[in-house]
Amino acid sequence: MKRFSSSDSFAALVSISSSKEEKTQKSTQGFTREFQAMLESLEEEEDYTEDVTHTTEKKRRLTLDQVKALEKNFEVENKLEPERKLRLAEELGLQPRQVAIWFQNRRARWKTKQLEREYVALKANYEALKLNYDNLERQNESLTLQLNELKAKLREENADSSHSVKEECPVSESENNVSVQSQSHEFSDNNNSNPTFRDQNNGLSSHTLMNWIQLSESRTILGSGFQVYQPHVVKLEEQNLFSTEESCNFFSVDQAPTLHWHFP
DNA sequence: TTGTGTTTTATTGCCTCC
DNA sequence: GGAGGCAATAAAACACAA
Repeated sequence: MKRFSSSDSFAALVSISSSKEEKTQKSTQGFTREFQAMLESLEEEEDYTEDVTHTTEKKRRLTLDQVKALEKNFEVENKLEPERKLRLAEELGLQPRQVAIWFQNRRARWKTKQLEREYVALKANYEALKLNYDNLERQNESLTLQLNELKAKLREENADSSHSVKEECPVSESENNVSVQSQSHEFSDNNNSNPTFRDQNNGLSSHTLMNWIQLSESRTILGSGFQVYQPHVVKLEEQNLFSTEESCNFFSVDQAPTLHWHFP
């Protein structure tokens, strides 16, 4: 437990009065005469009350110069080794304990500020991530909707075609698969130059579409929607778009996520 | 002028380190 | 066990609106 001895109290009182004198001396520099007169009259009043009460032990604020010097020292090193404490105390006309207390309180203030700064940074990060998440969620909903529509359309087409095939030209299961694969291959090779395909899959054959959906149904698709249907591109995305490194960077706390990939 | 909120200086009690 | 740091708190000083 740290307690003050009577000599400490006395020393504190001495420091109070000395700092007051210092204040009187220093505060007269650079002020107007009126302001100086006001300060002097104020101090005279204080002296009077102190004389009357004798034992008045008022808390004194440090002078601007003292605070400036302490701040400067704090910037250099926020911890105070004994030698520096003594030197500073001597230079500023304060008790070493006062210097120590000032540093202690200053560290506490700095810590509070630091916490505030960290909170602001974290909040900004959170807001950015939330925005990102909301966008992805909306996109996901829209894609799911489109997928369901396409599935329904396919089911209809399949029902029609199987009905007519049964009636006109029955084909074996293996032959059917070969047909799908060849069409898929053709689709995969030619879709870049196929304007119909680029145009939201209007006019695609039901087998081709079904094949693509089977390939990609279980995948999470990120990007700007169903503008281009490319199974090999989907595979590339799996391999490259979400490499470990990038997925880590995407959710990195150090760097706020951007949406440039999201809104090309 | 006064009530009230904020800032600054100082104290207390506990903890850690040497 | 003493010195020093920290968190919590008290209290004086200060700022400011009403």
